[in-house]
Amino acid sequence: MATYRSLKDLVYDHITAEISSGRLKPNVAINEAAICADLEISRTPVREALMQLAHEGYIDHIPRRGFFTRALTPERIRNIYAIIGDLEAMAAVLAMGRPEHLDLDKMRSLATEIDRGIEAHNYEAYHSLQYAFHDQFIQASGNEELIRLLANLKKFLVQLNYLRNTGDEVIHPVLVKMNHEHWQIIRLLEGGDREAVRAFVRDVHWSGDYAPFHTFI
Amino acid sequence: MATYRSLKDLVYDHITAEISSGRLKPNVAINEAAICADLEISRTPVREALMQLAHEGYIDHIPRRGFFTRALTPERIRNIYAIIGDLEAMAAVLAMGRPEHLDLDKMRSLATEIDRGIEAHNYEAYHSLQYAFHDQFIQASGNEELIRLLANLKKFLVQLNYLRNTGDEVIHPVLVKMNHEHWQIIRLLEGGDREAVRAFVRDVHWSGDYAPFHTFI
DNA sequence: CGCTATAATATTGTATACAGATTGAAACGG
DNA sequence: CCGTTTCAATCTGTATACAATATTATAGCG
Repeated sequence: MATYRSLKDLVYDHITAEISSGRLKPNVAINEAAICADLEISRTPVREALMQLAHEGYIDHIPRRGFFTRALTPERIRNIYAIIGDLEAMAAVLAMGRPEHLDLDKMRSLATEIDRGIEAHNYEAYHSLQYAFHDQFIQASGNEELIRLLANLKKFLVQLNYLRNTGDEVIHPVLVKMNHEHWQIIRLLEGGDREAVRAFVRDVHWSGDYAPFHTFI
Repeated sequence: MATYRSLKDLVYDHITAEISSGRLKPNVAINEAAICADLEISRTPVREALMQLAHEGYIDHIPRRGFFTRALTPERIRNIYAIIGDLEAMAAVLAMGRPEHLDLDKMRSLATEIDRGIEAHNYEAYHSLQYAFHDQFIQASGNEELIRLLANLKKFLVQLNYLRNTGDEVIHPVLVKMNHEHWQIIRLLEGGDREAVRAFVRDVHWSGDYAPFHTFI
């Protein structure tokens, strides 16, 4: 089965949760021994997870000094958004060149399902549906390296979900607007104008203006 | 000093060298114990390096099965080129919005130095000069995440250097053409047309047509 | 009282040890 | 002869041990 999880993976999730929940404050030393005691495991898998997190940019690693949490500042969030927007735009354009792999009907049904959830003010499934929507054209791009890269970049942001318990009156109109953009993406993909698709995905959908909400993706 | 290197780093270089030199064939299991014996160190740093390589995509990691070399197929090279081209184009556009950080004079002097090396058929410094040239506008972009990402992506390709001992009569005209493009990039940056810069960097300079040579970057 | 030097403590990087999983080969049955 | 089962050898994932380095606390001195 593919459901084997090593202790490293467990630690990985534990630490990202500690960081995104705010229990681990930014710019502070991470104590390996504390995590070991916490999870009742040895240092080996803890260090493996820390090194992976450091390599991904979640935390810093200073040789012979240890691991330190990093602040996910608004600037870094904007930076990552800009990169994701650029690469998703690229993926969308590539997907247009492989129409046999691009399932617009599937995208329409996903957008419809998202609409239903929004109308019912039920945002439970929003995250995974939105991810699936974007994944349609990302997978269709056929660029395996791009697919992997986008998945890694998005890991940074998803965590924020749990932080923002904004009121429904704020969230709802944002989600409505976003799914309108999803429909617009479908129309543009149908239209066949590559630069229009690129510009819209990059500069509109991932504009970053509502980055704090976009973290739902 | 910043010149501390852990054993992990040593192993990292050792394995990438083994792969790029062809001593480690593609799609074959990597024997941890062999590397330990080879370098006369323990498994801990070896595994650290292997996990980092796996995370970067150089090699595969199958839980409880081990690490396996991957083929850097022409398709993967093209994929990575397309991504680098897209992101460098983005960096160049961002740099145009921060003229105070973009040192065109430095870029001109680097391009001049590259020209000199090409004229003398001396390609020793070509790699680092070219890297420095691109790094001018990448750094000027101000997007730290983008800077890190591009550095990681380029690590994939630089290794190929040592593989290709193509004859001078093939290499020389390619390098000439490439540095012409560098000058063109400078002119376009001066011109101020962002979309022209983006399209040129992405679709011309990183077209991938001469990807096998572009690995000099 | 503040600063430097030195000793005690904590932490990192690496080595070694061990249990469980995987692989491969021999033994067995159809 | 081919497929299955069993068992030994190998390898991975994790735990523990230890030496080198960094940090903190203490003592000495101006």
